[in-house]
Amino acid sequence: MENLVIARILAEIGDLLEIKAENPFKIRAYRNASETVAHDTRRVADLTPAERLALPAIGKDIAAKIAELIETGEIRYHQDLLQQFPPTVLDLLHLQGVGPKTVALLYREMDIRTLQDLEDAAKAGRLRGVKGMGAKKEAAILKSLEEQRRFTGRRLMPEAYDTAAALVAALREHAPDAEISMVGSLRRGCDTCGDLDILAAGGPPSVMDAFTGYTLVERVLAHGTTKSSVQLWGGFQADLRVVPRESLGAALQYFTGSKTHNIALRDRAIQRGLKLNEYGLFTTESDERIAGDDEAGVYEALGLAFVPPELREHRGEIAAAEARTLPRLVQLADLQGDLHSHTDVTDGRADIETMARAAKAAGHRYLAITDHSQSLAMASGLDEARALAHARAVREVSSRLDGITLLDGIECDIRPDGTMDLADDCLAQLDIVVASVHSAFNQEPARLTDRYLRALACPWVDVLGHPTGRIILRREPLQADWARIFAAAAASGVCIEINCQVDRLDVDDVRARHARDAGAPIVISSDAHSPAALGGLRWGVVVARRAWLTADDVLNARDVDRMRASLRRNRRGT
DNA sequence: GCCGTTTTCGGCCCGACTGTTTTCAGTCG
Repeated sequence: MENLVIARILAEIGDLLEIKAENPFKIRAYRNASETVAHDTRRVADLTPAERLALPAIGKDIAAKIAELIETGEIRYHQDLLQQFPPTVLDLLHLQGVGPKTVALLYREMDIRTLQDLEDAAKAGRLRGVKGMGAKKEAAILKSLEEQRRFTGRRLMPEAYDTAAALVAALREHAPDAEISMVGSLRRGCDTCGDLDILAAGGPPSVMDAFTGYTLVERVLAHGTTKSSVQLWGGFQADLRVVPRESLGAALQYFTGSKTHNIALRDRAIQRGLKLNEYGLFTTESDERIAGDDEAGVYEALGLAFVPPELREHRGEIAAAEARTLPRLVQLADLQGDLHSHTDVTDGRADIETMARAAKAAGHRYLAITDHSQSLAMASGLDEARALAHARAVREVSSRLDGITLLDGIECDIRPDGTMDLADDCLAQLDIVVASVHSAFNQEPARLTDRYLRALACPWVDVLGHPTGRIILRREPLQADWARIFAAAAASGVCIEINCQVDRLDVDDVRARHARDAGAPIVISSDAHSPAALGGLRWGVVVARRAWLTADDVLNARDVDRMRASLRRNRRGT
């Protein structure tokens, strides 16, 4: 049983308990346990009972429920809750402005159990008859229902980032003396984003009006003096918080999150007789403010090294900050080249030389040209003869360009049976081979795992490209035994790629960390199909930072000679 | 329901906005 399945059921128990108005701390206990399971890199189902009990937020009771779930496929307690509330009411809980109290009220008073029931009742004007609900609330619910339909779920982080950057620029223009920053999941670099959180410290009160009056605002959801929310055209919700200048550090910390990181931090403050909120760090006794001007000062006052925003996910960063063992995270400037790109010989948009010059202009010292192999017919994939001819063309361009080295390579398909799409003697003649899965995504996990392991056994494979095949918000990562695959990659010296296409970012942060811990080298590759896409490396660096990677972990942070020497094909016998 | 140099009980993060409540509950982040 996969971790996500266990995590989802634990979270659902939390939701159901909340509708039942159970003890809030019991609710939180289930949610914390769900988070733990979701983020563990091992399969919780494979752990021993003692190992499960050792997991944070998992105690005797929840461990027993997990065991029951794994053994019987369900949890009696969960089923009992579902008897009391039909599972469809959980959809109501996820509507904006509808919380557990309202869901319980609607179900008890009006037998509303689905989104459709709610919409019918609201349209008929029957909701306003319920205690505590009026015409405005009814209208708000209808609006939420409509918005849920239009903007289901989250959006890609790079898209959110660009939207937020334009908004921040507009606010800075209005209030040049204020400190205006992106905060929330945007600042932490999560791969998707639900809304845009922005902080203004020390701005004039009018900055709020500039926000609600921003040209791309479709609707103002809330307008206060310290907090406002708007719906932007195109579907993003944006929130602006305004704090005094002296609270900049505390507010940056507070609004960057994550929620679990902040709870742990406030807990730490309490243990030290302190109180932490968005305005500063205060002594409990005298309410004296001891930190909050700058973010590092808040961490320092709590006995911690500054935690980079990307690490604030409550995955061990606080202990590392206390022990002063936080990694020195890789930065975009550390990268010296790019090991995965395409040209118009297959499905790219530019020729070899255009790509090479663009890479040089972007500051790269080297670029691998890795067009597709023959299986990808729709991309005009290369057979052995064309691949070798293309490689000669790459070498010719490289020889007459200064300041950049081209590597001739291929992105070779891993066939459904795990064999490579091109013959070994062809692959052997190239500088680099990226091996990728582009077909037969529906294989059983065991078969898929064997397929990857067989591909890794080919001595000419240097990099595993976009390993899990996920397309963010569209296709889940392939189900395979990634622990075995990463271990095999480490043993044979094959690099695990962080693919930088904005809707791939594959492997993700959790798996990248896992792969590094397993001993596999990591590469951050643009997979650019155009000159502009070479800039995508910045998003892969965000993933790498969230994976706790240092420049030493990343092969393309090395100069061309050291990078080449580290490739699997050049390591044989060493 | 979890957790523990405050340890087997008694804690568990905290403030802002909205709407309908005329003093505050519900929701959100």
